[in-house]
Amino acid sequence: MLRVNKLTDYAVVVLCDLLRGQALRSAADLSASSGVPLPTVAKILKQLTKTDILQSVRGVNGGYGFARAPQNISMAEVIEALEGPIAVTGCAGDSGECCELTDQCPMSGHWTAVNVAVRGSLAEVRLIDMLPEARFMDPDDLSSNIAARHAPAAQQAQA
Amino acid sequence: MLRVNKLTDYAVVVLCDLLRGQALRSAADLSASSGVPLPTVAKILKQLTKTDILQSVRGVNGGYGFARAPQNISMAEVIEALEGPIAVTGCAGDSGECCELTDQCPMSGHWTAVNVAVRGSLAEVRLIDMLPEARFMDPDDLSSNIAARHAPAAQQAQA
DNA sequence: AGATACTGTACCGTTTTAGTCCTGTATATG
DNA sequence: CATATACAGGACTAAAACGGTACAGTATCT
Repeated sequence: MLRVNKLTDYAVVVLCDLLRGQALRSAADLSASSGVPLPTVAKILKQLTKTDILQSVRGVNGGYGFARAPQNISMAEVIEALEGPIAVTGCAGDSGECCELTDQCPMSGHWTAVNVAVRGSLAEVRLIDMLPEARFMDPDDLSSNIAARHAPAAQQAQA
Repeated sequence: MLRVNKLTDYAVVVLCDLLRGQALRSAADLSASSGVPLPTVAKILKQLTKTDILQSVRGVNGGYGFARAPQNISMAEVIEALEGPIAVTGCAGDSGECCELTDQCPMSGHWTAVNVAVRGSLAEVRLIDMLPEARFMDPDDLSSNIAARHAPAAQQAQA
């Protein structure tokens, strides 16, 4: 096990879908093309917008898009956006909450080594590594984040 | 999140306790000295015995001990013993079970990169790294697994 | 003004997890 | 040989986390 939430799993599916299409996609659109239920997609997108992975545009013709170049987004960021700080055990976590054995617990904080190791390895896996086709796509296409699309000077091939 | 079971957490506490004391300790003994409830300790020890991390000796004066030199036991092994194969998501896991979106799911098997990365980092963290004192302990003491203790020629200082 | 689409919160059913108990088996000791 | 000790294995129950849904609100374009 040591597994991520189902929500995180779906998030990667949705993000890869977003990676593939237009720069700005509505939640309903992403739900239809990814097969993930709309309420779930909405939940995921909202969560990802709180961090600097996605940006949202409200109103008619609004939607979600990458807040920055997707090549620079790591799996560690995605997982942390959905599940909070990567802490393998509560003891070593952010919150001071420790198990009830604090007195005798000889390893308070020693899970840190594990956390650092895991987080480090996740930081090296990029989001686009999850999408096989992306490796062969035009770099210009991949960098289609909101900023690039909305910039006046940007050449908008498919927008 | 991305957290391990509480059971795995306790397992490390118990294992470190075992690392510190006699080569052969009963479940009740380990429960008393670690503070973890006996039924839980028993569950953990039984699980760890199924792999080649611990060995058990039945009957009076029986108990549990390391099946091999604890220096060579990695956190990846401990976690896998308690939680099964390290698979961050079901899709990439061992069992063929995939999500319901198999048709459209473009990333069947691409979590593998994540799994490999995480497992690799966990394999490099050793169990004794979790126990600060262990680094300063006599290597002979640390290698006190059952085989060494029960070997006729072995000098048994504290057994 | 109205339609579209994101925002935030609160709720409930399901699933997973933690913890406990019971019966069985093996071994050392008196 | 009988008994006490200690592990083996499985089943069961209560609690917590998670996934999914719904609803009321806000912003923006046409």
